Amino acid sequence: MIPEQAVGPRIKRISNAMDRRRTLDLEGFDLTSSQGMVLGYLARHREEPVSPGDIGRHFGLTHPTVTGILQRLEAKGFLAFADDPADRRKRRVAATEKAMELHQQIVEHFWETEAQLTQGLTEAEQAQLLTLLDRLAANIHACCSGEKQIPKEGMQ
Amino acid sequence: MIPEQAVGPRIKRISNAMDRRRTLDLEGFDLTSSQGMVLGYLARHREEPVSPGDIGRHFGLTHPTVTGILQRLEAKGFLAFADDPADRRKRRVAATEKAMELHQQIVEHFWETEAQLTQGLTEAEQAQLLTLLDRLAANIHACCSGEKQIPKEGMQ
DNA sequence: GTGATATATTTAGCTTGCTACATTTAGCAA
DNA sequence: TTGCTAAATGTAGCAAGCTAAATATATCAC
Repeated sequence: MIPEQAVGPRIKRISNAMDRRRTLDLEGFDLTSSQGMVLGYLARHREEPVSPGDIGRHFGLTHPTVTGILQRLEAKGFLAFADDPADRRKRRVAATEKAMELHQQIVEHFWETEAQLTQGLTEAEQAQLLTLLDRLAANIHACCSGEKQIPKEGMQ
Repeated sequence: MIPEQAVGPRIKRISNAMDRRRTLDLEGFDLTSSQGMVLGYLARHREEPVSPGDIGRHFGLTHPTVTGILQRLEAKGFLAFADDPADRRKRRVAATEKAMELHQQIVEHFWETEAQLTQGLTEAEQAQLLTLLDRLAANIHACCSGEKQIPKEGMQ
């Protein structure tokens, strides 16, 4: 009876479903769910230098995964790379103007969808769910530190 | 500020992390997390006929996704297909003896990992989280019914 | 300075997930 | 029967996630 009382399989199923829905919403923008989230991160950190590693740290993704998403965003003209003069191993990533113009609409879509998908829960329940998820994430982070290829120092 | 107050991105991050961990646990069995979960389902339904569609329904996955997982399990000798005499569109899927022998160990690994990843939450909090996740899943199901390629009638 | 170790990133190759489309069979209506 | 529609499955092709391994650069010990 694996999934019946287990958190893991439920989380996975919900994650898949929400991702399908987010990608559907961004269809008209030539963006996927993951690409949209990375673009959002870049838009919110316009003032600071951002590296691929920062993105992996923020979303809990490995370097190769981030590389792939960034390459596809670059191919579509949504971001540009630059060298980091302070550390020549690093690269800097920034959203283009074209991407910034989309950003506002993308954010609105994102929050509309988020609201719809969670509308069955009261405000209090949503807050409670967030708290429990953050506790769970912190515990997982403590258990699974030592994962290679995920940039270190990572719950935010 | 997309992910800060949103449930979606957190769920996704946690889902990825738990999946990485489950796959790591099954490394020695030549199985991935998804393959292990499908095998578990087959083991728990040894007495009834099971079709690929049943598996998609249970886990909320599309037909092509299930097809791929089943093909790889078959290639490794963990399951066998048979025709359904009652409906010739369908196929029946069953775990092999080889797979059943592994099943007990797989289940133990699964629960050990599940316990470790959720140990930061009290019993009561875990129960509360399960309840909230089920409510969320039901709401998402209501919002997103009409998804093609996901077998219908589906929250269990 | 030299060398060992660690960090940032990428490439290669795989599984999982998706959509769009094709195929086969059921089932029902005219 | 003929034919239309729906259902169950599979194929093709892509994005996203992973591990393992390569490359380039920092960094620290000596």
